[in-house]
Amino acid sequence: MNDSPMRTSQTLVSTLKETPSDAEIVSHQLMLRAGMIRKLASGLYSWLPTGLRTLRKVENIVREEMNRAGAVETLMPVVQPADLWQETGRWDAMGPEMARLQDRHHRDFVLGPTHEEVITDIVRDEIKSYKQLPINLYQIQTKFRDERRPRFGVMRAREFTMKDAYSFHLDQDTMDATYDSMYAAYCRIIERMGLAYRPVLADTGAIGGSHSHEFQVLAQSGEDAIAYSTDSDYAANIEKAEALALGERGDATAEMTLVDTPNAKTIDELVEQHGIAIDKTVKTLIVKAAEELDAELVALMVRGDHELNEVKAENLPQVAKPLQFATEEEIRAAIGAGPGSLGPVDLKLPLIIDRSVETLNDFGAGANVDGKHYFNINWERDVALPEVADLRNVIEGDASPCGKGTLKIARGIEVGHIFQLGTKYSESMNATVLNEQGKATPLIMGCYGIGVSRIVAAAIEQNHDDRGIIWPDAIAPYQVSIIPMNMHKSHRVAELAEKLYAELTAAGIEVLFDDRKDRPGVMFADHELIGIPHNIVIGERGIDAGNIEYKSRRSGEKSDVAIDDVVSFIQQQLGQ
RNA sequence: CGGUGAAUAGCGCAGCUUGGUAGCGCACCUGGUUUGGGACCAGGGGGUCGGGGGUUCGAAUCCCUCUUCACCGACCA
Repeated sequence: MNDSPMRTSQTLVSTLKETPSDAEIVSHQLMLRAGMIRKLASGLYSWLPTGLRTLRKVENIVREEMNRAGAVETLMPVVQPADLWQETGRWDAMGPEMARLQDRHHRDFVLGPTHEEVITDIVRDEIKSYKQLPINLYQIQTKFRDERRPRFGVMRAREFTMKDAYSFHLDQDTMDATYDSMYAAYCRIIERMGLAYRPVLADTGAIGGSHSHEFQVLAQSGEDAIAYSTDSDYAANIEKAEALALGERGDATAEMTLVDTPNAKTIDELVEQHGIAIDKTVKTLIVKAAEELDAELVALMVRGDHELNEVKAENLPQVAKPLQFATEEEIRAAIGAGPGSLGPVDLKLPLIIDRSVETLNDFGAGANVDGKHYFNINWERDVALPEVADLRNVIEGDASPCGKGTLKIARGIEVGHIFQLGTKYSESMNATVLNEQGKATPLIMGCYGIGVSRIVAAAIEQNHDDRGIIWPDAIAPYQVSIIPMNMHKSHRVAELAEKLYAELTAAGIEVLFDDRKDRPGVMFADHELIGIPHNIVIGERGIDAGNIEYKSRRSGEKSDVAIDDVVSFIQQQLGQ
């Protein structure tokens, strides 16, 4: 990467003192301020020289580790013909998130949000025999997804860079082996970039398939919640984390009573006004039913202090996908009472309760009459026990589903996701190979994505202070800064700066040489904002003592280094 | 897609209530003085006030309309 100018006078530094008002999170603010990116339109960003250097470093680490894991690089078009998407049914399934366009002959195309169709098309044409399997093909390419709400800069942009890999197998054993090697490669990639992360079990989503892990970079601003065990390696996206039942149900100790609760429309009000414990209340949520069900609506129940897990709810066969909550009018029409007064007693809808509701005794719930609740409800005695399912989000302190330890919750940024896809695409696109018996067999497929541009933002979320970015060495746009004090007035400073710049560059080190005619404070502030990890400050007074000053961006520590030792000192700092 | 809000110089903003032809800070250019932590003085360039229409002698300002952007929510292989 030593081929582009590395003098501030010849590149675009483009730092900003003020934070653009539409940047919400730290990484977005700092990427704008450090001159890494500029917005062209909503969800569309240009990468300026500094940002591109980091983006390329991330790409190269990904590329090296993919190659090392035996994957082979390809490059597929961003623009893809509609007929491929019609083959898999996703032309209709994808919705407006997928951008569509027509060429001059009025033929339909899409801006590729992903490349399963294209890769499967290649493989069905090129791979005919089991002897060519398994194979793992990847690319680092621009994707376009017309997000409803792009936000957080490149974290959730419409156009973004992704590494996507697709593996093809004759049998599940090699599928599993490749999956495991991708899992290991993803761990190495994120570790090499110096980021704290967790691999977590993930919901497979609409794409289906058996196995799926996400790789979550830990950050307070993360959009995903992840649950992990205090005593084991268990970690899962909260969407997926199983909530176990909470012990055994106690015996009924009191008669069920109907209570007037005219002012209690919410669980909080019920608890406050009637002195009932929140973990002895239930929330009844009414959602649209799946089409094949007789009923229009389905009732779901979780404990008052718990939250419905929408992914789990949506995965129930009785529930419409995507999950839709019933409106108040629909609820009144079906039950005769409003949302604040619903409960299991005399409910005329199919009901599914959470495991922690099954174990309740003497609990309170709406009476399906406005302004009234039943207290001391007990299953079987007062109401038949309905179907039980895992419906809620786990909370901190829950027992870990792995059996060891309790759960803690952290926030993460999803930077990678690996899936086993089975034969979904190969069957719909008729991608088969001949097996040892000469019989056509559909390919088993795996898919592995890394958000390359998102990693850049995630790294900043995890590595910054109030002065700017603090890059890990591996993905810093430059490894070293040379910051000369008043170079334009001092021949000695200028000569030494030029000399060290030449020596470090010759040693293969990426140096940003600040040869601007600016005051020291301006330079310090810019280099700290950009986040270059190692800084060399050259001044008259150091030269008199035969030294330069070295400063670490991360620790802030300063030390004097003899001029003759600078290259080896820096190499040592870089771990070379 | 629903709710809320915004659009005035590259960035951050004021001006709008009460109409009179646009201003501040940063950034930029010139000259000078400065020079180990975002300097100072003097001078200067840059705006069809998001677009269109209307009211008016006159519109950044009032009215209508379109567009774009942001925030909250829903959504997210």
